[in-house]
Amino acid sequence: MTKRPVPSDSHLSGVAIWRRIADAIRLDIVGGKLAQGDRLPAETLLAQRFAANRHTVRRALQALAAEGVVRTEQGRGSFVDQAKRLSYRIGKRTRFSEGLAGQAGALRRQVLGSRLENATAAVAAALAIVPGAKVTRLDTVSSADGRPVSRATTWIGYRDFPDFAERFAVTASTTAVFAQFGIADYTRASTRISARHADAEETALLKLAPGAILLVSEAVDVDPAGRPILYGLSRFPADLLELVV
Amino acid sequence: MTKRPVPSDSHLSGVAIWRRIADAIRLDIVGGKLAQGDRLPAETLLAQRFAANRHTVRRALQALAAEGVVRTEQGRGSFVDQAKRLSYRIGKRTRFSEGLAGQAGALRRQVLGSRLENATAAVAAALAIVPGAKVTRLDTVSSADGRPVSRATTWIGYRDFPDFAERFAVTASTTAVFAQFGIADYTRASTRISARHADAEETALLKLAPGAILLVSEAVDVDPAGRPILYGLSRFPADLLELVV
DNA sequence: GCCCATTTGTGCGTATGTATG
DNA sequence: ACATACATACGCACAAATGGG
Repeated sequence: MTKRPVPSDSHLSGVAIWRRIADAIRLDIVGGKLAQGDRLPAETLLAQRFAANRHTVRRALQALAAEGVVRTEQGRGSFVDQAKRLSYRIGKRTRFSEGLAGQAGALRRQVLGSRLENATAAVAAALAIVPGAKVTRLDTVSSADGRPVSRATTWIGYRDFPDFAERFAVTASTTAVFAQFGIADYTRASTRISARHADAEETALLKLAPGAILLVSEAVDVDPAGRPILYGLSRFPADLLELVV
Repeated sequence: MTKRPVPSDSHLSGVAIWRRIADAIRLDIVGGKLAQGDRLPAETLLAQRFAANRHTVRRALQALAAEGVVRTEQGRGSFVDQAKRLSYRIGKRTRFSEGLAGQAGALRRQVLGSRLENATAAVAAALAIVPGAKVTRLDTVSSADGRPVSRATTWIGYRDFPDFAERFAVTASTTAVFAQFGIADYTRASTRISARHADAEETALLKLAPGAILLVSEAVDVDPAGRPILYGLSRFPADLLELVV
C-alpha cells in the first residue's frame, strides 16, 4: 500500500488536478495577488496548499511556463513572468475599436470569411426577422499585439443591409458600413455572457491549449429607433481578458 | 497496432475528451438547438461528429444523465430531459432579489458567516479606502428552487457602516440595511466578468462536479453621490446560468 | 409470432495519461 | 528515476431492447 493515488477528486471531474492548480496560480497572477517578478511559494508549499503531490504541482508549473506566465529556475524558484489580464469594455456604445483602447498596441481584425445563410431560430429571434430569412454571416478573429483575443461571428439581415460583407471588406468598420446605410449611430440592446470550454476550431484559431475556458458574449445592436440590426457571438479566452460592464 | 489512442489532444489539455463532449452537448441543449424531449443523435453518430470512440461519447452521456440534462433508454436513444439555462440580470440597479425574478420559484440566500477583516489591496481599491482599513466581510450562498446558484463574498467599509453584518442578519436585505444608514438608493458602478474553474470549496458549496466552470462577477455599488459602498465577488456555475447585461 | 435494422448496454484487451510515494 | 494504482480513450465483438414490416 502507501501508493494509492486518491481518486476522490479527479475521477468525477474530467479535469486534471494539475490543470486546476495551473488555473488557480494563473488566477493569482492575473488577479494581481502576485506581481511580475514575484517569486512563487516553493513547490512543496504549493503541494501542501493544493493538497497534491509535488509532481502534480510541477506539472502545473510546466504548463504555466509553456504559456509564458511563469519561469522556473533551478535552485532559485519559480517567478511571475507575465502579469495582467486585459479588460474588454462593454457598454451601450460598444465598438470593436474602443473595447481594448489604451491597453494594447496593435489591434487587428481579420476576416476569416463571409457568406449568406438562412437565419436559424436563434439568429432570427435576435434580429426580429422570420426564421429562414437571408442573413449575412461574418466570421472574424481579432488580435492585440499579434495575440488572438477574440473569435467573433456576426449576423446581419440581408434584406435591410445587402452587400454588407462586400462593404465591410472595404472599410473594415462596422460603424462605417452602417453609416453608408443611413444609420449614423447604433447602440447595444443586450449582452448575454456565458462561459464554456473551447472547441477544436476555437482552440486552433485563438492559439489556445485544448480545454481552455472561453467567455462567450451574445450581443444585439439596435438602431436609434430600437430595431435590431446586428447579432454577434464573440468568444474570448478567459485567461487573457475579462469583460467590464 | 491499430489500437493506439491518439494522445495529440488530451495530453496537452488536462481536460478529458468526454467532458468536452458533455459540455458541447449541454451547450446545444441550453442554447436551444435541442429542445426538451428531443432525441439526440445516435451514439455512433455523435462519436463520428466528435471524432471520438463510442465509449467516450457514452461516458459524456452518463455525465449529462447524472446532471439530469439527458435521459438514455436502451434501444430507443438519448433524450433531452431538462432544458434551459437561467439568466441573471445585471444592470444599474442590480438587486439580489430581482436578478432571477420570474425564472425560478423559491429564492433563498444563506449566510455562511461574517467577520471583520483588514482590507486587502483589491478590496481597498474597489471601496476607495486605505489598504488595511477595517471592512465587514459577508459570505453567502444563494439557491433557486433548492439548487445553489451563486457563491458570493461581499465587503463593506466598517467606518461608514458599522454593524452591517448584524443588521443584515435581521433583515436579510442589503437594500434595507443601507436604507437604515440613510442610503435610499444605490447603483452598480462597474461589473467585471471573468471565468475559471471552480476550486474545492466552491465545488462543495455549489454542489458541482469538480472542474466545473464558474462565471465570476466583481461588482462595485455606489451611493447616489457616487461613493463606493459595497464590493462584491459572485461566482455562478456557468452550466446553470448566464449573465445578461 | 418472426425477422430485421437501429440503438443502447456490456465485456475484453491494450495503450497512454494522471497522480502518488 | 522507478514503481504502483487508477482514469482515460481506443477498437472490436456481442448481447439486449425497441419499433416497424
